[in-house]
Formats: sequence, C-alpha cells, structure tokens
Amino acid sequence: MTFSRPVEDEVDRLVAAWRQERPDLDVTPLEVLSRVSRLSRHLERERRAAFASHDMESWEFDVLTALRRAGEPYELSPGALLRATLVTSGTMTNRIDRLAAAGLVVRRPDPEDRRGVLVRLTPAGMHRVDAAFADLLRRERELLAGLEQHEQQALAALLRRLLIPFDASDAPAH
Amino acid sequence: MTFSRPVEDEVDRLVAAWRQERPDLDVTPLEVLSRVSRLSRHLERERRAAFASHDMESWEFDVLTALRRAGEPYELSPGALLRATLVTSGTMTNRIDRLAAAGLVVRRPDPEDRRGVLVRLTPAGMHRVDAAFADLLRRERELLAGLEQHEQQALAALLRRLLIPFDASDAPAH
DNA sequence: CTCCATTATCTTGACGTCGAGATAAATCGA
DNA sequence: TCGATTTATCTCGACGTCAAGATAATGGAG
Repeated sequence: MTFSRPVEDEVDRLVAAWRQERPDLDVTPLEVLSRVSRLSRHLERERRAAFASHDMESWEFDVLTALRRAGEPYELSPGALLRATLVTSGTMTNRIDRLAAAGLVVRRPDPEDRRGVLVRLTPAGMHRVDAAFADLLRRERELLAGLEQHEQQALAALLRRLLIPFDASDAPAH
Repeated sequence: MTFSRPVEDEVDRLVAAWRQERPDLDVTPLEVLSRVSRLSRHLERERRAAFASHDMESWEFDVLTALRRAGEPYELSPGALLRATLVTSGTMTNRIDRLAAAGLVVRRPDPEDRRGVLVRLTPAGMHRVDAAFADLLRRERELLAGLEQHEQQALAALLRRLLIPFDASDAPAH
C-alpha cells in the first residue's frame, strides 16, 4: 500500500497566490528560481546543524575546504579564497584573522609578490575540516535520497547550465 | 557554425579537486547541492541589482511581496511573515519597524487576539512592490533563457521533490 | 474557574558581512 | 625611467541577522 504524500511545496502555493493576484504576469520563472533560493536557505540550516557537532561554523568550513581542495601544500592567496567563497575582501580578511587566531591556518608573505600573502592550512585545520566534510557528505546524501541516481544527474546538469554564465564571466566582488 | 562554449562550471572544478584529494569519498551530493547554494548566491546579487533601480532592498521586497500575495486586504501577522520569509522573529520585528517608518506598511493590533498584531501594506507599499516585481520577473526570465520550457519544468519538478520534506515538516525559526 | 503549557511578539547584545576607501606593490606604456 | 593604472590586501564604520530571553495573552485540562 502507499501513503499519500504532499505533492505541493511552498513555492506551489506562492505561485498560485501570484496567479490569483496578478493574472496579468507570467510568474513561471519563480518555479525554478524561488525553489533554488528557498532550498539554499534550508541547506544552510542543515549545514549549520552538521557543523555544530564539530565545533565549526559554516564560514570556517568554507575557507578551510577551499584550502583543503587546493592540495599540497594547502595554500592559497586571500584573493583566491574570496573568489572561491563568493565573499568580499573585507570579509575574507576578517575570516583569515579568526582562523589564524584559532590555529587552523597560518599567514605568510608571498615570496613572489610583496603585495601578497599566502594562507596555509595547519595540520590541526586539516584534521578538523576532514572530519566535518565527511559528516556533511553523509547528511547531504540523505537529503538527496528521494531522487534516483539518474534524476540527481539530470538535476545537476540543468543547474550547471544556469550556473555557467555566472562562472564564466566572473566579475568577482572586491 | 557553432562556437565552443564552456561546458564546465565552478562546481565541476570543485568536484574534480575533491576527487583528486579525497578519492576515498563519494562527493556526488555536491553536484546538486553545491550548485544550488552557489546559484542562490548569484541570484541574490542579481536581485540586489534589480531592486537598486527601485530604491529597494531585497529584504524589503521579501516582506512586501508576502503581503502583496496575501491579497485583499494585504494584511498578515508577523508570525505569518516570518514563516513566509524564513527569518527569525527578531529580524522580522526589525524589518516591520523600518518598513513602517518608510510608510510602506502599517501595524495595527489584531482585534481577535490581543497578543497579536497585523501588518498591512499601504498604497505606497503596493505601488513600490508591483513595480519591483515586474522588473525582477523580466530579469529572471533572462537568466532562464538558456533552458527550454520543458527543461525548466523538469528542473522545477526535481527541485520541488527536494523541497517538500522541508516545507512539510516545517519547524519554523522562532 | 484556575493553572500551566503554549503561542505571539518584541527586546537586546553579539556577531558577520558589506562597501568604500586606504595603502602599497607590480605592471605597462610612453 | 617615470608616471599612471591595475592588482592585492587590509581597515573601518554601518547595518542586518540571529539567538536567547522577556512580556503578555490564550486555551485546554482538571
């Protein structure tokens, strides 16, 4: 036997309300884009919960993973980090300060460019980020459990096509 | 003739980097969920730009549209507004204060519940939100122009399935 | 009818982000 | 080589959000 499940989400209700109030407008873009925004908001809450058990904040994770992904020697410039995390330079300076104070990264002058700085993951930082990342993946897998493999792939492919224009002509925030 | 276009986005690069660094982990969840997060971030920037020409902030738009969608008499409680916008109650109080100061909404006691308050859109607020919304829809349609109608529908349907668990068991923020 | 858990909103302080501008080094053209 | 422009990072003040807790009214159990 099957149980009846809700087949509507908040965006369906939102779109229906708009069609009622503004039948003159075509609100179909919301079907995709409002869902992206709302889902992202929910995901952010999930992430926060996942990291809480590792004594880690989302912003810390974002920076540390960028360094972790870079591979040996786990070192990037602040500029590269802000492009990877989509935050402004003031924010990144602040984040690096706090991560350095916590001993998770170290800052050193760039030997090739005296304007520049390099930020490197410490062994402690590496340990922390690896543990948190494994946990995050576990939880994210559960969120996607409702979709078959091929559906996840289709979804990823469609999202990629929306993302490419942004990622190509990247005028990053300063 | 055809031009070669980039077929990769940042997430492809991010996933490739993880597979290099952590071949022991299955990072496929990122293919969907990182794209959702990053796309949402880009969309937020677009929204900000769209509203700038209407002297409006994103947060104002979020509250005013919730009231606009409610239909006559364009009135909701703060509690309903915070559930619609996924912010906490302290944030909503602050937002209503500022919107009221700007003359875009008015607050009045709920005649049926002396604990409660009702927030109503003013004619000025209605005018502002209608103009901004039309503009936003125009811009969002362009962002989706790369996808065929049926692809947009497929994308919306897949996103809905991820969203339903969140929107069903809604433990709202207080 | 009273008590108490619940609901609705607001208050407050801490905190992270943004945006504009400052500083300094590198780069390019004349 | 000099000056102007660009690039890289940091500083700082304004601001919005969150989380926890305060206040007050409601509604159901006994």
